[in-house]
Amino acid sequence: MQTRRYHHGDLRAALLTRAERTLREKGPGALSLRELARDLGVSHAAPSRHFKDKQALLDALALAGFERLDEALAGSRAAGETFADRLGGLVRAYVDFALANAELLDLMYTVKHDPAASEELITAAQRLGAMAVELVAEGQRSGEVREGPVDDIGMPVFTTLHGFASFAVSSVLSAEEVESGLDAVIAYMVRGCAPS
Amino acid sequence: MQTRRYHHGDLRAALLTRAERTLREKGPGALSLRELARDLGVSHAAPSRHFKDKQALLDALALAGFERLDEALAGSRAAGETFADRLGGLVRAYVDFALANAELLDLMYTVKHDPAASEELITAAQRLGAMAVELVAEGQRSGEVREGPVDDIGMPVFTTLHGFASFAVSSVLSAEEVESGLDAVIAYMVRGCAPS
DNA sequence: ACCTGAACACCGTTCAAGT
DNA sequence: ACCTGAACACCGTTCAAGT
Repeated sequence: MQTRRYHHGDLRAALLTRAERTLREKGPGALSLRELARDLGVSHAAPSRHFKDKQALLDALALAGFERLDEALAGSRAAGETFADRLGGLVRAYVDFALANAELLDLMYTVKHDPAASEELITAAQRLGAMAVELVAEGQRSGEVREGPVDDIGMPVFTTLHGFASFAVSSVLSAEEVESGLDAVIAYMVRGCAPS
Repeated sequence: MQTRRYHHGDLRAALLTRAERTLREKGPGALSLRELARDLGVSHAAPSRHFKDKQALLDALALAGFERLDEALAGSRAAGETFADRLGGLVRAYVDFALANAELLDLMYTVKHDPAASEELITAAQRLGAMAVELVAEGQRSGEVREGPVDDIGMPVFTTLHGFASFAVSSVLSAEEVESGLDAVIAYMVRGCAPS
């Protein structure tokens, strides 16, 4: 029998860690503040000191997800000689994150009904998009990407990236189809539909 | 004071209609079986005759959404002389549906934690993808789309379509950015990133 | 066949009170 | 500053009973 510990300031972090574990193992429907509190050995009212309501905890979880995805994508950009290689690395990293964090990615992009509250999350997503735009800008400088407003190419690239990962997450594409489709997606991002 | 009506078999339909309205007006968090029953003037236990649990109602709602999106996309395919025109019509129709049914589209692609239960929904999404693949196949026959396995081009096209709509729905792109970005997305789907 | 009413075991949120 | 315990108004689900 352990004495009741005070969570000396780390309850907030403990709630987030535990919440992500529950999200992964039991799905978003099973996420309850009271159960979280029970799991961590605090009273059911304790979480409210750190998150004003359940949505605030979900938002914090989503934001942490964006930060980790950001790091994963930034790390993927070093490798690759050509534009297509670097693009492939970005897609690979995004898809890997999606497969390893399906429920979390879903949460990150879930429609919040209060638009003001999710401003921070939208900014985080746009920061991700900026990485795709930056990659395209590099490609333009090296002549591997066609001329034109960089957003006109970078935004659709990010869109394809996200759509592919989203289909992986929602099982529209099976894990095998994701693996075998990766090269086709990259080729399409580079060449589009049109004949050479 | 109206006498308590029996819903002579249409309670199921009434629940779905009302649920979609609540989803649209108050968001998914506000969707409660008990409130739905109250709104329709039946006891809180009545819905269980028609949906075994809340998830079953959500699944039925999502499935109805796929059917309507299916019709909207099928209707969009008549118009357009060139491949690019028909592709544009498809994107336009998908985006219009997304903007008009944001919460519903989100629900349609939300990760279900029970993979078996959502088999029907996955099939519905794949039927949508088949429309993109068919469009690409037509383009190949007319020589407007490059050679190669049709899925290698059709799947990424559907991916871009969905990713763009998904960003519209989750406010990563504002309504204005969606409008002004449409042409860029279509051009990218046709030409990709590479120089001509 | 379809619905009611009561019951059960949960929720999220708030707030005085404790340490 | 941080947490507890009780209270409130809700849930989803089940099941005997009614029509």
